[in-house]
Amino acid sequence: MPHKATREQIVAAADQLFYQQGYEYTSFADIAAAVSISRGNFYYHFKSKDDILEAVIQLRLSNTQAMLELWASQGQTAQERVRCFIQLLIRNRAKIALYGCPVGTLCGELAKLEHPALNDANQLFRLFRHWLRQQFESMGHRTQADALAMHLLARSQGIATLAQAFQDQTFIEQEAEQLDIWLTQLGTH
Amino acid sequence: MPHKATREQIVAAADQLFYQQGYEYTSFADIAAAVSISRGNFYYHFKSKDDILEAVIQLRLSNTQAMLELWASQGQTAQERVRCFIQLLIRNRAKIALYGCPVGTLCGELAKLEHPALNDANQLFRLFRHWLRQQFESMGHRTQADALAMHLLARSQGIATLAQAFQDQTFIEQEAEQLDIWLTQLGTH
DNA sequence: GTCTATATAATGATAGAC
DNA sequence: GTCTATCATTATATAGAC
Repeated sequence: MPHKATREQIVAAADQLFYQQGYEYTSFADIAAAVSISRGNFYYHFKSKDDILEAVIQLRLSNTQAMLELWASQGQTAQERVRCFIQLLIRNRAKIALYGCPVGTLCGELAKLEHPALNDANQLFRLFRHWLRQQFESMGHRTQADALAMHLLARSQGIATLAQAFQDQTFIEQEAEQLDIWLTQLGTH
Repeated sequence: MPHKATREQIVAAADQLFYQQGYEYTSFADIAAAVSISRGNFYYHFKSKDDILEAVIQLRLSNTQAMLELWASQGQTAQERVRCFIQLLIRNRAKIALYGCPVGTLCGELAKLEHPALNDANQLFRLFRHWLRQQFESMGHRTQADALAMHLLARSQGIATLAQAFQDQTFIEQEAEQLDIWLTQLGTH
């Protein structure tokens, strides 16, 4: 494998550490140790910690966009495509029980810090919201599509929050099943 | 016992600041400024910052317990009592849009910090969970009562998370109405 | 590009005067 | 009980050698 650019390694390590420890609690020393570079070398690639946060958010936006496009191509029906979203909860249940949802916990932290990057971070939510709304429109729920998208997002966020608080993966599985039922009933209306 | 109020003032100020800014981000200087005492005076009343966190959690546990007992005495039926819980979302919608749910955001932060106090903090969730379970049992949902309690908790957490991320109070009102409908349908089964 | 060394500010925490 | 003064540590960030 070719040597990955240092800048990308920093962003990848920060992405992971911001998720696991939170933005505020993660220090340059933590990231430096993960990438095996010196603290001083950071400022060749980024001008501040906020700058790294911006890069992490952009990386997540890019990854999310790619994932949504993949789901759009994988599912035959809109219902199957929405099921990809629900399946993501189950697939990531171990990490969710430890660190919560990467989107929800980041937005929550940035809101409390009154950090200006909140408006970039919640763009992650907007990507999911817009994509889900399209699927619900495809299912015939024209007027309620956005409300349904927000509802599903909220349901998944709540599942992640309680799973993390109780450190319980199985709750995710139980509630994901309820979401499946909810989605099925939505398709028969 | 002169100036006994100081300790309580510290806990009250920390309670508010931990909610608004988060535990990690709130410094002794912040709390000291709110109470108008010196930083050094802190350590007469508490031996560490973790100690203040413990006191804050105990205060919240005590307040929550009192609120649940009040709800238990106010509602004629179990359904009315659960409605008190839903109404709390609406009543606190302005603060929730700014700071999220005080229980969910604290547990989420402590989980990421791997803070030992997480097990005390999520006792707040357990209080609500147990109280809600009792109400659902009262409604005749004997076997599913705990699952219903967890479901309602998750729903409210998700509402708070999205309301905070989008800084949108009206979403809380919309989803609370959905919860009301859900609760009504639950009573007719 | 990466390093060491350092500047500067803030943190949690302690000691001792009053 | 409260204060001032101070400690050790850590944080982000900068300067300059190589």
